[in-house]
Amino acid sequence: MVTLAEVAQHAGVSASTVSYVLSGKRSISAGTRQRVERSIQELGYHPNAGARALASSRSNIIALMVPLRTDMYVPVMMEIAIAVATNARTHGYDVLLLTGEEGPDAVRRVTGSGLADAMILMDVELDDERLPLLRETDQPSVLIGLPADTTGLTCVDLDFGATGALCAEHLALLGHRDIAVIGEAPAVYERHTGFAERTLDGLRSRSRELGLRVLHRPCEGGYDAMALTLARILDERPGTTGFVVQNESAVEPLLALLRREGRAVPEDVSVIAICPDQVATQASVRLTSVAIPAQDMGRHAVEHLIAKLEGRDKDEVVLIAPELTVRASTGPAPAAP
Amino acid sequence: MVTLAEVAQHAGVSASTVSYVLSGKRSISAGTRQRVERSIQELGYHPNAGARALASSRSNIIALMVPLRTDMYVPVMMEIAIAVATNARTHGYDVLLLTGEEGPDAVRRVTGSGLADAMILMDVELDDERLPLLRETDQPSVLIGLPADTTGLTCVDLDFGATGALCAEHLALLGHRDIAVIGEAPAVYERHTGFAERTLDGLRSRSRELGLRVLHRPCEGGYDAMALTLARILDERPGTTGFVVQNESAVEPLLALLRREGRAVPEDVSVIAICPDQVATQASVRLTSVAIPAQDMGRHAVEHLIAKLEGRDKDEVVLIAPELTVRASTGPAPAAP
DNA sequence: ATCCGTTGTCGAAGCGCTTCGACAACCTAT
DNA sequence: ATAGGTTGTCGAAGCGCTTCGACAACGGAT
Repeated sequence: MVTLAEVAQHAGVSASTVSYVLSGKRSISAGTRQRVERSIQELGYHPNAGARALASSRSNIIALMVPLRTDMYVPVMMEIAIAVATNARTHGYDVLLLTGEEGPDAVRRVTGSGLADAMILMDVELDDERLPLLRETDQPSVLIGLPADTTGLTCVDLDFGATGALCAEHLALLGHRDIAVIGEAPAVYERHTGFAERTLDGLRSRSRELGLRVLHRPCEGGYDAMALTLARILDERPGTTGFVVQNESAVEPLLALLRREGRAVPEDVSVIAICPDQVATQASVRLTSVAIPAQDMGRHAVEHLIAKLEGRDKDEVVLIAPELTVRASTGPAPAAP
Repeated sequence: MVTLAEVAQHAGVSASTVSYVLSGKRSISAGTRQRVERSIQELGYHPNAGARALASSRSNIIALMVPLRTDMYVPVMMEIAIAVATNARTHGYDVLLLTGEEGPDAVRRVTGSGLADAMILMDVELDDERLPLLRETDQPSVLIGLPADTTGLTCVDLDFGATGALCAEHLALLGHRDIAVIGEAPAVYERHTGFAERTLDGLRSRSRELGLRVLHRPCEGGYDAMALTLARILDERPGTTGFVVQNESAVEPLLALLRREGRAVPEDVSVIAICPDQVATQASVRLTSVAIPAQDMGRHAVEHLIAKLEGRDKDEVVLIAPELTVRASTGPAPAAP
């Protein structure tokens, strides 16, 4: 293991000089800098992370808390996690992966031990028990998701309210009048993760303005659950011609069931999905969709966190504007019979 | 920030005593231990990670390199990552998330800086460029996946050879004679990740013994690609009655296409998928499948790594035995016309 | 009573780095 | 020629912990 001192000796300078070459916190003559850099190269020197953390009280690590559950939107979570890791690296940070298992204790542990300089929390619940802790430490943090009370917090999320509104507008514009929302599993609503409710609120209020009738049904996903849900919807509102699906695992079942029912997409009914682009393009019908911008969310989270670490930037809520991509699953409402 | 020294003072003992209470490396009288533990509680002490790492030259961190790609088996990757993180915690380790982006440099950086005590590499290629580095450092590591040359390495993977054989046996037992393998995208084969080839080898050699005829076709996944692939298979071998699918995103398209062709599953054709259980149970037909045991893989990887860190355990290749679960997509081959 | 082996505690060194103040050496303005 | 300001480098302190050797205190064996 090569140390700073060895590099210093090899380059014929003092340890502090090497340190300043590395950090750039004091000016160094071009000659000295080059000699030091050559020595670093030749010896294959890597600064020791622990020593650095101890001396500077900064670990250059960002903690990322991911949900333990793997029941929902896993690819999105993964994409966010990878985006966080990649973006963090470009700012010189590494990412520590924490699962939700430890719960609030993980926040205490990481904050207390100086393991990480900052945290990113995913899958935030409306009344998340980690939030009080976060507020009382001075550890910078960013949430991905939106709790009920955002005072003193920085949050990044897709604007699900606007997403719902966008779906309503698109269907209204095509002449649909009766639409159904197929939502996440009931467990998701009970967990109060917020995004599902916000989508629904946005969709409902815009629908009211546009004169759309909305029926909302949570759905477990999978074929059997979807079959039941669809039957109930069509039973209650036979005239339903527009569907908004916010549940990855209900998308394909819905399409299959509509096909089986003899309802053509998009001739008889239109379907909008709220899902990653990959799902929308790989489905059996190329789906009109509002994408979940996982990459953007990860990037924004990191950038705001870095800003906070550097003392710029104050708390704020960043809502990413939704974008609706029209594909082959939506079309004009059929003429009333 | 509470320090060891403060705890020591509060408890009326020396710093080293507190340290020994924490580590248990020397015997401490019951009374002293209790006083120290109370002080720790009262002051809310958390050992400083950097100082600890510096003094002990052990960071208690395991680095996990995940692939940057999100084009394949993402849920599996995520599940493994989470299993790794969870299991690592039970052994007192945290997990550092590295993406493949840095490539071999990440190995150098982590090893050199003492950031992590050990590494787990996912998505290992047959001739992975990170392997030489791994072999020449004394950093303990475990691969998830199997490279061409495993000397001096510890690897954990599903036994894909046995998986292939198992599929062949199941279909043969049901009386099928002509079977087709729908594989991963050509890119996966070109990348030489190995698992796809191993499955095929296992399946082919067992098929030879059992008198099965095998046709193998890579497939991009998605409806269009699958339609083309299926058409080619049925054109070339109209008598094909068994399918083995090793490609998550081809499963549902295949089922839909078979339905459209009027071939009933499992009456006319049988389908076995090699995929996570969740996919198998949520598909439009409950699929007979060989599960990809993500949890087990993560757990094994961590346990072997810990064993190596503690000086037990030598290098070895751990192949997890595949398990075939019979569901509703396989049945007796139809009587020959 | 003496010696030896345990057991429990302490002091001090040191892990490899950052950072502060000090200070030559030089340049520029008087 | 001198004062004052830069610029580049160094030495030393110290971050909070682990760990080694030392050693008092005590018990049991002789």
